[in-house]
Amino acid sequence: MRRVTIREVAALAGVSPSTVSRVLNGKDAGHMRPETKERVLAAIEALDYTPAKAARILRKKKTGVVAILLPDISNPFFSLLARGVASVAFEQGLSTLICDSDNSPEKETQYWDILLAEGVDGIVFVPVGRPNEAKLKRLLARGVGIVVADRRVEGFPAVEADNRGGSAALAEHLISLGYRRLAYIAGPKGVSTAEDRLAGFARALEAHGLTPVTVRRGDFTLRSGYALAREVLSQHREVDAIVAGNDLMAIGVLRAAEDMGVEIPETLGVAGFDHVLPADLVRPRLTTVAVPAYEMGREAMRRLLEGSDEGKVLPVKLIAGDSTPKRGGDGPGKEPKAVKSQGR
Amino acid sequence: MRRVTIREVAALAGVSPSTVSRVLNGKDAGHMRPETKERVLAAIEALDYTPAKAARILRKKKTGVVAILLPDISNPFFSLLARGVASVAFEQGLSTLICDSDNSPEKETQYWDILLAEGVDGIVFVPVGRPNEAKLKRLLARGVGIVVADRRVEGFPAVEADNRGGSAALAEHLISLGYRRLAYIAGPKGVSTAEDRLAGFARALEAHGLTPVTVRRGDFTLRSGYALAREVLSQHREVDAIVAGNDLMAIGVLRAAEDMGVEIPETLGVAGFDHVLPADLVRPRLTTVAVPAYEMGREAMRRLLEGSDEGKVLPVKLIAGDSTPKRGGDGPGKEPKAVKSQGR
DNA sequence: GTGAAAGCGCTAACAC
DNA sequence: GTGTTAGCGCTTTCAC
Repeated sequence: MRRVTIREVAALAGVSPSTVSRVLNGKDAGHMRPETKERVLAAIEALDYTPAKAARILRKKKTGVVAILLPDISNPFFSLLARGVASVAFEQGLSTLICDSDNSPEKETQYWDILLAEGVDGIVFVPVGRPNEAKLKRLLARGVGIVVADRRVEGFPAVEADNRGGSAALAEHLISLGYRRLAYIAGPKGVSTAEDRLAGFARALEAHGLTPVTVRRGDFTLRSGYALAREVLSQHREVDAIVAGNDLMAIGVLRAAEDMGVEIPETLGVAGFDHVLPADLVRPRLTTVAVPAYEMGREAMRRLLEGSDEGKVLPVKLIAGDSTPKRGGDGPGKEPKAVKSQGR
Repeated sequence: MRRVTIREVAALAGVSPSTVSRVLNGKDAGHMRPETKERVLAAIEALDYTPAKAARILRKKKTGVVAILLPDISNPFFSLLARGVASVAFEQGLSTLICDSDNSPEKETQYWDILLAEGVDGIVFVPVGRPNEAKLKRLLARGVGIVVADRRVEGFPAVEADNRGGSAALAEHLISLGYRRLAYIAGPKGVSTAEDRLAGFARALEAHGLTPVTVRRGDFTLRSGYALAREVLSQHREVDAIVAGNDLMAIGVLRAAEDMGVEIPETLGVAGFDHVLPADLVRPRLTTVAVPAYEMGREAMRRLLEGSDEGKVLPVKLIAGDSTPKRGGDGPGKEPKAVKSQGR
């Protein structure tokens, strides 16, 4: 019935509670007589002692729990990010609470309260949209560390990818391949990731005297990519490539094209952004921009631990896939099918 | 940075910490001046105070967390049971930790250690097989309440279903419908649920001078039901019904029959046990025995809270489905197809 | 190198 | 009805 305490261990080992505590916390580096330590260890073993977590937390004012609050754990990008966060936390002996706001700002706000009550030591935060500022301030006032990942939030350190640059590079790539009539399916308004990618894309086109045929707004889900691609394909038959704000939506584009009998990549080029899906999941292999999601998670967690308040922009990498072959009559060998299909 | 404490709330409200504590814990029933309570509430609100969980736990020697340790959360029976447990816990303001031992006695044993370290207040336990007694004793010695659910374990209170009676009733039902050459696919050896159902079944047959054509051992998964049904159907072509130890295995039987071109229910009757799947999940509707899984979870949790050390057997109910139609020539109307098929 | 003592923030007797 | 007091089990200065 009764719990074994540090005092009993100390008594059995013939030392003071402080000494036991030192052993427990690895604060015995060099300065402790090996035999003392051994006696303590033996006593712990003999009594089957487990330190009372609550007492520790109360004393240290740390729970040893960090959280990652994200919009959608079923999105592979976020799950990879979460794994990165958890890996660094684990290395530090911390537990990670994964909280899925389910793309709902309300749920997100609720989670702030829960996390506050749980007394988490820090939070890696991927906001749904514009987060509830009042709640954020409350957390900050409590001394909870917050690092934003993947997206930017005013006044918080953010670890993000070079979305603008990556998107511009992707656009350049498509133009160099001969694509001219490009449609863009962007992510949600107000999400920095989506805005940056759109902006980089538009800027690159502009530099070549081009403008997107059309720009639509999705929500980074496969479903929305599918729906918007159907719209684009039926309303703008001249489009020669659709660029999506992430890979999930790009896959939605592939599915829509398939269902509408549009051949990919012969008739329509498709590109995405993220490159976190298993390489062979879809065919043709998607042209995309690789974002280091796992490393982003790790970096965010590191900054949380350091208490750093500076952001970081991680480099991205263009991945040329089969979903955007060279277009137009200037290629070697036979006339690409793409040309035939322009009358679609 | 600093945490608001109960003292500050007390000071602002012009009362003592105990009074604040009383309000916090709802121990003000009747005996507290309403205006006092109101002042306290106002102070809590004003300071945005949240009680420190760790201090509470330390003082009360309760974590407010209970666990359910089960073999397979993907088994609908267990997930329903878990929901029952969690629902009662929630009503009492407790959190429920769901631990999946993944049908592995080793994992199960590991979980005992984890739960011990977590300091859970109680455990609803659905053992994989014969549990590790040494570990169980350790937990008990720590004063952790344990209630076994669905299965029996020597020396612990168990909430279970009337498996023996239900299974006997099922067998009686099949015999009354004209089935005579019955095969039985049982659950794992040493699991009381499996043994009781098999025993009830065999006893009922015996009472009619019958014996099972064959008895096999599965592990309550759809997969094992499938594999064993294939064996039975190829080795014992005379069987006119297969009874499985649970619905999941019964569905495996349906799939096996399907793949082998055996018509159900015309050629072969099939019955299961549990009745926790969505009613229309499979066709034909399965003859089975309804076990109140959710209520079983609730009852187990209630006993855990009461600290009761008595077990309980819950009643079950025979569900006559389409998977075991009346068999033989004595039915009204046209000759059942089943008769034709006896030559299989 | 190790011990003594002072709390972390809360609740539960026990006073009044 | 409400306040006072004494810890829950641990870590951490500060002595020695």
